[in-house]
Amino acid sequence: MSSPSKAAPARKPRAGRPPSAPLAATVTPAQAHLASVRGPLLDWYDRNKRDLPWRRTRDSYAIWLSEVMLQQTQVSTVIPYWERFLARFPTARALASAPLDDVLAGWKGLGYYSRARNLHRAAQEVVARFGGTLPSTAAELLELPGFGRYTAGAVASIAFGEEAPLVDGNVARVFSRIFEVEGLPGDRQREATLWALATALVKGERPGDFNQALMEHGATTCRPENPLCLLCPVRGACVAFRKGRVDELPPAKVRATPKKLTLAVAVWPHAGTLLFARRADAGLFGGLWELPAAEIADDAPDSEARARLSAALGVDVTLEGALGTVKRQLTHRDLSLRLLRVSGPRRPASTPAFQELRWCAPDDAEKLGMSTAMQRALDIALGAGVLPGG
DNA sequence: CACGCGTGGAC
DNA sequence: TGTCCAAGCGT
Repeated sequence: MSSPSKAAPARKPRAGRPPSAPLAATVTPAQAHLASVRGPLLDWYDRNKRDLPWRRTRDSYAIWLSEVMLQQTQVSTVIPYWERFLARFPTARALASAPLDDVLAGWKGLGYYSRARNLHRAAQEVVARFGGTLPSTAAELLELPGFGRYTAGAVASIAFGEEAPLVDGNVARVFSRIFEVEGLPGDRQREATLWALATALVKGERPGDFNQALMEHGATTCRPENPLCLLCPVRGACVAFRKGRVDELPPAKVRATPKKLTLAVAVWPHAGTLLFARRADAGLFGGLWELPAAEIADDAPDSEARARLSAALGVDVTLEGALGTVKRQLTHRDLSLRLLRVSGPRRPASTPAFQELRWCAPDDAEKLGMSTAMQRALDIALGAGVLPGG
């Protein structure tokens, strides 16, 4: 439970006015600008924060889990995952002792699966080195897998009350506008300025709530498009608002065009099961299960797809028919899965191309960690009736 | 430092 | 339908 507000809401000076008299002697205009932001934002947060499930707990593990899931992922997507995952792995110790396959299955559909692998490894380290409880400082947290500067600051401040700064996409946008920070995302000078601002501002009462106030403000009011400046608690301090530059700060990041990736996917039924393979740990969908897949040229004929799958499986498979194509847009990949029903002279148990092969009935496949793209491919294959009674 | 890494929501 | 993008991290 978040601590109730005890802070008297600070009065913000009106836009363009010098700092008030009691501060003027020892406080620079820059410091006064900072002070005019902290109090109003914290006060606004107390009145307007959303009732999110991880704001109802003080369990550092639960808060940690929320921060990892929220990386590059929207709140509404995370909520059901967080609740299910926490019910299944209620403590760091429970998570640490679970098989990685179970952890990846719990992450199924959430994306960026290395987060789950790092979370699992970090839980094991926490058990081995810290008796199952997270260390309480950002500096220590930063040593654990999956903790970068942001997540270390978030967990240290929110779960442990450390005056640890954080900068995420929201905070970068909020600061860029209020303090007119120039530069493209990734620019070294820009990042340094943002972190310096975060470091200065977090000092004071309730650092965790203040950090959340910054992010909440960015997510709901100081939005990328159509920001709600008329409802903004720090409008009077916002340089971009005063100068009419809200829409141009921060500059949008330049995105690379997604590369095309086409995979031939083997749908190989046998005795009520299909053949599954586990992908390599690194790279796209690392460590997840799939219907065995091999990269092909986008315009490759089925004969070439058959050859690629035969090589990957170490068995000369026969093409029994095409079942369609699954197309998915990833951030940096334009993914096509060409589903090919195959059969073979024998059933492979292991191959060089895959870490592990397994024949699974549909019910067992439910429990495997799998990407959404592959889940869709599986649904299509089953819908096409490749298994009797399926 | 640039790139690889997923997904679903918003418009 | 297309496009952008959201509470980043690892290499």
